[in-house]
Amino acid sequence: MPMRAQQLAGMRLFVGLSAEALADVAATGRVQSLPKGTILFTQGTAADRCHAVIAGRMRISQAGVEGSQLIVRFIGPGEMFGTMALFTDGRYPADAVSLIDSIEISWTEPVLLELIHRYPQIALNLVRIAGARLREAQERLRELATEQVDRRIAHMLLRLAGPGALQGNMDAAIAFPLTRQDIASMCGATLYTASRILKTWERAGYVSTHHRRLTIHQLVEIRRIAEGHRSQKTQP
Amino acid sequence: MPMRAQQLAGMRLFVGLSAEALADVAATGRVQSLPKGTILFTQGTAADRCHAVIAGRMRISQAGVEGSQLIVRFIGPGEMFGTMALFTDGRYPADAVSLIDSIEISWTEPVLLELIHRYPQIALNLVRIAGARLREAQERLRELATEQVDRRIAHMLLRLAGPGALQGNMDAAIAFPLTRQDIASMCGATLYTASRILKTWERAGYVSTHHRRLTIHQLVEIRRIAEGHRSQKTQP
DNA sequence: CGAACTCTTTGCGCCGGCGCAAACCTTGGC
DNA sequence: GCCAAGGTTTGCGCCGGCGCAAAGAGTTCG
Repeated sequence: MPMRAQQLAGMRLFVGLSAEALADVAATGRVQSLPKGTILFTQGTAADRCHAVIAGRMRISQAGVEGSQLIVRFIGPGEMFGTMALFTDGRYPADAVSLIDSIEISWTEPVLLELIHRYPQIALNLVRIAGARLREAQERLRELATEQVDRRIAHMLLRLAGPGALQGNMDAAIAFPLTRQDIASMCGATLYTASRILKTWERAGYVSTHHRRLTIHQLVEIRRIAEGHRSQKTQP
Repeated sequence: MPMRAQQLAGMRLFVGLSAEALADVAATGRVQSLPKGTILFTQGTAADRCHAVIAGRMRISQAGVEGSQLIVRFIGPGEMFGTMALFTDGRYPADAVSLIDSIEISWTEPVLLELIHRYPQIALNLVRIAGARLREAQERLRELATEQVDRRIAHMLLRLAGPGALQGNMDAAIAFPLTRQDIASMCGATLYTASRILKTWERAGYVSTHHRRLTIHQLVEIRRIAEGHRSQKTQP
């Protein structure tokens, strides 16, 4: 409990706030625990709160009219979600489910607005976060429009494995469980195609999966595929 | 010249500002005329200004490593662009070109921050704009991931024809010139596929093009295709 | 008003990825 | 540690859309 304000300090949404401000923020939020598989909200529901993950992992996904699904993003500790809804039409544009046992903190809309009023820095932080996500979304759009499935999956794995996966050469693990279907739904592919590609990489020793958790063993190879250098298909 | 403050009042970025505030905003901006084809900025360049269109139309596009292009959006009067760059890594993430003769107004970063400081409402407006775009981007992502090319093109045409295209039944025109390549680059398709689909619709009398400007004559049909009710292919 | 340019159309062949079905394997619950 | 449930793999056939090439408009200049 006394940890709370300190944890908030690490959130991008509250960067630059004083200790008192953080205490204020912490005091006005509601903490909730979300056992694995909890549906926190669904697409189209009225949005009355904005959320942030303290521990665990949420899956944010958007459904099309006829069942098609796209996973928009995974939310980990310190990241917020369901916030843009408050500033647009007041309805959540996606579903939120906890992938593993998780803890979240949330603020009602009036409270958040009041906090912004009291600490304008929060508004700027919000712009920064939205800007970063917008940029990421546009990059994904370009990928989806112009790149092949294997490249998109490679990119996605690198992104999910965290910033470390961009330089190092050690094994990089994705810290939460993912099904083939999840991976497919993130990349705009089918379960079958995702399975075939990942199995190929597994046979080649590039990656492995245990308990739905994926580890990249050959970062160099995955990076090479992500950058579009074709795999060995064309070699004898 | 004296019109400027009034024009700014219509911009979403300056909603809720007083007349004096608008005059302040207008006075600190720089107005520039951009003949057709002017490249205002390119991807990767350092971003020192944020922009808004007063008249005309800009095309914002993102290039991949090997020449692939995605058109992110078209910017019309009253809309802003090149703004998120100031709040992320300070580099423009895309190219901006004027499609027709245009006029823009822009503010330097320090000036914009000063304005936000003086009129915090601007920060909230920024969050709203970014939120709306983020939502749109995510919807496009889902479309791109799960829908076929003809549906995506139909959707895009409806979006470009403006809000009126969603209800009315009159002809809806897209107010600026578009090549087949442009349409393809917005939808993640190839020039050839876009041409084939549009020609089919033209033959059926759903749309027509003159001087690169497209008009939808059968909104009902285009809406039907966008919603996924298959065309007559399967009928005898 | 006509010439040059750019954009558009279309035939043709090909292939990446989809999607079903069925067997197989892993995983989590008890 | 066992068993049921759920996730994964893989063969096979198919098709939407790509991509080249070359001819055919439409558009924009001088």
